[in-house]
Amino acid sequence: MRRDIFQAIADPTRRAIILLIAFQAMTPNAIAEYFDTSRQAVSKHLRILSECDLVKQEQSGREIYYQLNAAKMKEIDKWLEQFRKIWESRFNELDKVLLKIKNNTK
Amino acid sequence: MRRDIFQAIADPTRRAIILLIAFQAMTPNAIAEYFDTSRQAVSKHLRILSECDLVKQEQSGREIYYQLNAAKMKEIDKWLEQFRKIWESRFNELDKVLLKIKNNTK
DNA sequence: AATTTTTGAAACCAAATAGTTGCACATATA
DNA sequence: TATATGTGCAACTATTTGGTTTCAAAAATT
Repeated sequence: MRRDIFQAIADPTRRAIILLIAFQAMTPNAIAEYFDTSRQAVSKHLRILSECDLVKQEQSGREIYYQLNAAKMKEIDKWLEQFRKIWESRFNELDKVLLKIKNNTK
Repeated sequence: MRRDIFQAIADPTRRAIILLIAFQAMTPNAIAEYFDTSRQAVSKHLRILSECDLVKQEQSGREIYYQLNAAKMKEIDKWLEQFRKIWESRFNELDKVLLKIKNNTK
């Protein structure tokens, strides 16, 4: 059961959880109130997020506060980096122009 | 069968395909040579990438050239944007300090 | 015209996924 | 001490996923 960060953010509920606990630590119970699924389902999502180090936990008595580990999100940004130069330099448009020229001259 | 861009990049093979066709358009057959799966499996991946507009197709005779639609990748970047300020401002570290202060004073 | 090549789609299958319910355990409260 | 609360885990289930094999269609080649 390999977990990576891309698989973690694939699920829409998990993305919503990530956003919810980005700025403020929350308990599983509190998080579950925002969704129409069971607390246990949220707990499973938190486990998956924990497994790939996307959240931090802070125990306080019997409560556990979860918060996003924003630093980990940089990994997605890092992966995206290699494509950024393409969309920023408008490679796509240039590509179309070149293709058009090629078709006209043959 | 809802497809979104986050689900599309969740699969490691699809991420490899994306990278492969980022700078150069390729046919399904050519792409399949890079992986130890069948051409049909690659075809299915391309279909999924097409469904969420992550690739562009260019027919040339009986061959179809697939290339990454880099502009679409911006959507991931856009989603990441809301977290970037957290990891850049070192919110996490600040958070820990505040918590430590709180614990010391109580 | 017959054959080969390139491709997508359908049918099927094993594994993974996201949810549920039911439990056990630790901590707080009466 | 007895009870209530907050949590994670295991077992089960329906659905989705990613792969395969098989087939059909269109374009190129013989």
